[in-house]
Amino acid sequence: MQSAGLPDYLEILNPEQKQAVLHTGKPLLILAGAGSGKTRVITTKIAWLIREKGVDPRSILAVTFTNKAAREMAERAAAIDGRAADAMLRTFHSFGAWFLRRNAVLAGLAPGFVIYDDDDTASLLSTIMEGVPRAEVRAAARNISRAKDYFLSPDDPALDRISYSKQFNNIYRDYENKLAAIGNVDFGDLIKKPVEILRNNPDVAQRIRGRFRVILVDEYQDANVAQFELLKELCDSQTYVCVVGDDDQSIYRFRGAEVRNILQFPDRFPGTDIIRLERNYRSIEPILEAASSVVDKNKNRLGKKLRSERGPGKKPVLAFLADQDEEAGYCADLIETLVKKGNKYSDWAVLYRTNAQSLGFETEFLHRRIPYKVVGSLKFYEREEIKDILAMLAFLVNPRDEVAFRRVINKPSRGVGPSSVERIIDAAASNPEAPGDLEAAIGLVKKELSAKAGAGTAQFLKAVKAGRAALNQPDQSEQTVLTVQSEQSEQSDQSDQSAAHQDAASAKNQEDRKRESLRSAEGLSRCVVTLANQSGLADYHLSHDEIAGNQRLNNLQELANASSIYPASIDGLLEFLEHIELDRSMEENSDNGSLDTVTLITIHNTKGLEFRRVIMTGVEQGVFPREDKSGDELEEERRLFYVGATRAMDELYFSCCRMRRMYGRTGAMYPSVFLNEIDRKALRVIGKEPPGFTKSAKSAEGFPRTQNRASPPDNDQYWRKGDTVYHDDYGYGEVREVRDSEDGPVVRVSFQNGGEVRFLADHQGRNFTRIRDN
DNA sequence: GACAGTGAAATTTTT
DNA sequence: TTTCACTGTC
Repeated sequence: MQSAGLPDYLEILNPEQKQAVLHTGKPLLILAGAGSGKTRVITTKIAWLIREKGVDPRSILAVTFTNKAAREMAERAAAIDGRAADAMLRTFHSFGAWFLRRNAVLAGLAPGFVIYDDDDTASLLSTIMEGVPRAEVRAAARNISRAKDYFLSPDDPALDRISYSKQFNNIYRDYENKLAAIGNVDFGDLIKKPVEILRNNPDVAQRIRGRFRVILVDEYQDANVAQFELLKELCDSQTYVCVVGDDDQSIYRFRGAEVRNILQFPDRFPGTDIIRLERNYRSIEPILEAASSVVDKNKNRLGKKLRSERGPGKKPVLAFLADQDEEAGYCADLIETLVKKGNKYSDWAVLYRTNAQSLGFETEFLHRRIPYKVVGSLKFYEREEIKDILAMLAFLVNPRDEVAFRRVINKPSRGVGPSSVERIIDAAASNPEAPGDLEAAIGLVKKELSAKAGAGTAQFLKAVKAGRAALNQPDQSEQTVLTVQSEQSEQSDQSDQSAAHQDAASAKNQEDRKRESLRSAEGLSRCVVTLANQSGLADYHLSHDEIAGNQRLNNLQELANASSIYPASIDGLLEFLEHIELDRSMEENSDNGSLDTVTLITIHNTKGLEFRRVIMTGVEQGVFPREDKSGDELEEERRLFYVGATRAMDELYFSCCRMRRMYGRTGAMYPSVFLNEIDRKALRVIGKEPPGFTKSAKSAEGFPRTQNRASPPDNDQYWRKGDTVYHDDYGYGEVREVRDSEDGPVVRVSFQNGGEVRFLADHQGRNFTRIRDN
């Protein structure tokens, strides 16, 4: 094990990495380029501290940005030294929730507080902003969230940098008051409130500083102001602080991330040492070159030079394509071709700027039987039926939860109309016995309600109480059964069907054509199932599923299953709800990491990931960068480009369409300015650059709108004798002749299989993919 | 309170 | 093109 001086797990590090791991005594800022092994450094450092420095694992706190990263870090650290499992590795938000749970009373929160997501936040806000259009409420909700990112309270004068509206302060204040009355928190509170507690309670601060002696922060470039404040509050002069980040990969400015946090870290933590990790172990040289040449154009950066340890290789490919259908086909072709040669689907990732773009790929891949998974768009927990049950659960632990109450009191309809709802809420507000307690208020106003509403509220309460009862009685209780009807289920319901998913589902459905009962396993699922049944939501969805062919009851069943691993207690329930709010990736449910599928993913979501082959799609002006971007925001888009491109290990492709359907309209597109920032010689170009590309793309900002007015591709220029083309049905061929006619150019192509076709470029031309220029 | 018909808006990116 | 909020009818 211990060969020459240093243990093996340190010997494999390069000099800078080693230096970073062995560093002690002062604050440390690690500037880690993409693929430079920063996770290895952090995990090794944790293990080394425990092993060689005798640091108590429980006194180590490592904060990451995503749950995935936290899990990976925990795994890798524990792999080096098992004791690392006792260190605390969490996301900022999950750490905040952990802290608040232990100090709920100090924060004036309900002991069983629940975390509101953006949706709930907007719902709450709409009770304050009555009669205001939904979009406006959402905008205000976003601004409140931003204010909290910047650690601004309703009375802070600096709020005007968030919103110019004078009323905003009042809206924000009212919102805060109402949220406080309910006793719940939103996402921003998970950071902001802990800071406030630590500042107002020196004893609490002292205790937690005494506990965590080592604090490591990953992805530091994406920390916002509030998170920075939290970090400061957690540290005393003896705390060892180490932050790792890359200013070139800061892509969450829109969410309050402050690059300044990283640029000014040495000022805020005096005596900071800086170590740079600039050796990239992930990508071949040409990929790094292309990525770097784009981000180099940014003015606002520390500047660093990434060197590839892997050396030369294939140039990135730039493919000009007709439209998004061809783009999807092109991706499928690439993937299929290489898979036939023995590569894995999981080598591939298709990247796009916005989630909406995934649809075309999903359709095409489904068609061509290419297995894929869509990362991040799994909106399971945002589904109506799921949110309904979650609201029931939230109300069960906190009967002051007005948002949850409004959501489910009359669902399915039990004759409790708006006037009854308001009456109950008013009664709760003016009830000195139990302020805000809606459950108690129902009892108070029961006599004033209509017979129907009275019966409805009674039924609702009965369901809540039954759910609560299911929490308290220990195991072997009545068997809870959720009735499930699975008719032949088309893919009618939303977007979560990956190919693999579907196959499994349809196979299963053939087995159980008719009515079948699934029972709740155990634990918390008894409570979930009880609520679903007693509230009438299960029946409601059952009958609707029959009509609409949805799978809502199945989704409920899935939620119940997910809950079964939690204990049937209030604490178990809180844990379950918290887990759902903070980590919606459902990673552990689909932990088929072994599954061989292509990854469809937004560029933002790729942070921290790597793939052998990456296709960045939609690299067009208006899509990426988005049309409205300029200045700082354009720089952020550039960093995003950099992040996406540096995910690729072996091969990188850019695809750029001449036409794209948006909002049901087809419009001409221009190539992204970013493509022009890469030396054309550093790329292998496939297909024809649209005419005027270089000229038009050079005017980076103030670029002409892409939607209207752009001229269609010039077919005379576009189709040239000798070009190689590809057609889905006929395969590869060569352009033999281009002739003019009154309907535009006529192109003659002869295919490798011997066939020959003639077509009008303006019409059928879109069915062909150009493979190589003559 | 359910439902069909309408018209307008929609696409950032996420803990 | 799709989706969603709003309106008027039953």
